[in-house]
Amino acid sequence: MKPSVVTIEPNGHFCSDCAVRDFAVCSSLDQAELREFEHLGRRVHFGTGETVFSEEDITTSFYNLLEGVMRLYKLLPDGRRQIVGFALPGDFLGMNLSGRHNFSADAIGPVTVCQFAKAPFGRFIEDRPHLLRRINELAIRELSQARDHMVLLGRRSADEKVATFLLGWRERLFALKGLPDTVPLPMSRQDIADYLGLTIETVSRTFTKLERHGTIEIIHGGISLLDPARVEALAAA
Amino acid sequence: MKPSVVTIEPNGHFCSDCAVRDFAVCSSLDQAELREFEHLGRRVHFGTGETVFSEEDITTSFYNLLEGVMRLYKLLPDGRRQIVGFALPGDFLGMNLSGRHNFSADAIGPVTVCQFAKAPFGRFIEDRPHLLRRINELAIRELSQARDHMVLLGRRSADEKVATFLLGWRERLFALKGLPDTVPLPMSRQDIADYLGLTIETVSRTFTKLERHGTIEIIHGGISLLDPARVEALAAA
DNA sequence: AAAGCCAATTGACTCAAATCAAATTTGGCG
DNA sequence: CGCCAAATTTGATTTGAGTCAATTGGCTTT
Repeated sequence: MKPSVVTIEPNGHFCSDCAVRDFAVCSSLDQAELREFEHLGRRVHFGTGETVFSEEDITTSFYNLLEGVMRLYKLLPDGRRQIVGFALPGDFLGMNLSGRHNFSADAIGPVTVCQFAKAPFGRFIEDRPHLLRRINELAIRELSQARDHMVLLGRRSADEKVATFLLGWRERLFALKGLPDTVPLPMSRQDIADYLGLTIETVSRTFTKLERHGTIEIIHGGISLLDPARVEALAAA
Repeated sequence: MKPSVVTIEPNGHFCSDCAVRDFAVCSSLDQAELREFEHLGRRVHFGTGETVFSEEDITTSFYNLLEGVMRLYKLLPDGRRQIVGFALPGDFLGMNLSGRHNFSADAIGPVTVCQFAKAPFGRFIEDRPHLLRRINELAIRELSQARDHMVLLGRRSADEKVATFLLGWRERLFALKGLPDTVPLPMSRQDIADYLGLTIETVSRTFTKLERHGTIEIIHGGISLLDPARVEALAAA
C-alpha cells in the first residue's frame, strides 16, 4: 500500500538452484538458455502490503513469483474491490496486450519476485518458441481457472463459495509443498471476501458455522480441515 | 441441445475470401501459409440450439467461429448454469491443457465454424511461432475479459450488470460490423441471466425499468439505446 | 381464427446476504 | 506488561434479488 523501500539483491542468484525452476515459465528452458536467462531477471523483495504494480500502470516488467503470496485485484471507481486471484510461487504475472497492467498486485506478507524488463524479455522469447509455448500454457491454465471462478461468483451460495475456496486453496498449496494438515490462510478475511464476492461478515460467519459443526477448526493464521469430506460435499452441491 | 444433423460443406471455400480472415487466428498467416492452412479446416454448420462441444468431452478439434453467435457455459451438478462468454465471429475456441474441453458451447441461432482437427493443427503450429503468438494474444485477451467479468459477477448490482452487459455487447458488435442504432440480442433472457449471475425475472424487470425511464427501448430481438450516456453512468457507478 | 406453446413480463412474497452497530480478539510496540 | 489500533467476530435489522405464481405476448399448428 504505502510506497516503501524495496530490496534489490545485488545479484549472485542462479536459476539452476531456483525454487520454482521446475514449474515456472523457465521450466521450458535448457541449461544453456538458462544461463542467458539468468541475466535478464533480477530478484526483488517486497514487504507486507506493498504494491508490485497497479492496474493501468504502463507495463515495464514481467514478474515470476518466487516466494510468498500476492493478491491480484481490480477496483471499481467507488472503491469496491474484486480479487481476481491469489498468486503463488511459480506464477507468471504481467502479460497483457494493451501495454498496461489490467489488474493490480500486492504482496501479502514478504514476497520475492524475479523481475524481467519487458523489452529484453520480449526479445528473448522472440526466437524461442518453446518459451512462448510455455507462456501460452500458463495463460490457458489461468483462463480455465478464471472460468471456474466465474461459476463460483455467479452461481454459488456463500457456504459453497467458502467451501470451494478452502478446498481450492488447499489443493494449490498441496501441489506446491505437499499435504499440510492445516491450511495456512495468509490473506485477511477482507481479502477472502473480495475474492468470493462476499462481505467480511459473511465470510466470518460462515467460518464460525463450519467450526460449530465440527467441520473445520479455526487456528491462528489458517484453518484445519477436520472433515474434508463434509467440505467437499458443501462445495459440490 | 438435441443431437441433430450437421451440414458439412463439401469444400470449395478459400481462406483468402473468408469473412474473419483479418482478425481471427489466421490473421497471422501469409499468403503461402494460408493455402496450406486451407486444407486443415473445413466449414461446418450448426443449427439453433445445437451443441458444438460439451465440457469434459475429449478435445478432438479446435474451432474458429465464422458466422453466428455461440454461448459458452459451465454447469454445476445440480443444473445451475454460468455462461462464461458469448462467442462472435473471429473467436477461437477449444484450447485447453487437459485434453478435454473445460466448457460447453452451443449455437445461438445458425452458426458456421471452421473446424480443425487437433493433431494436424498442432503440427501446423509447431514450426510457426507467429501463429502461436497470435493464439497467445487471443488467450491473453480472453483472460482480460474474464477478469473484467469476475468484477461484474462479484461486485456489481443487477442494474450495473445489465447496463455493463448492454454496453459491452454493443461494443463488440460495433467492432465487428460498425455502429448499429439498435443492439440485436440474439440470446434469450435466460442466457443473459446466466451470463450476469442473475435470474431471468431480474433481467426482465431491469430491462422494463430502463425502458420506463426512457433509457432504452425494447424491440423485437434486441434493444435500442435511447440514452447511451445514461447507460454508461449506470455501468460506471 | 382458435388452440397450444414457449418466452417474457409482472406481481406478491421470501430469504440470503448486506448493512449497521457493537463487542471481542489480536497484534504491534514503547 | 499494558495500551492502542486494527482485524475479526457477533448480533440486530434491512434490503436487493430470488422464488413462486399468474398473466401476457408472439408464433406455429391445425
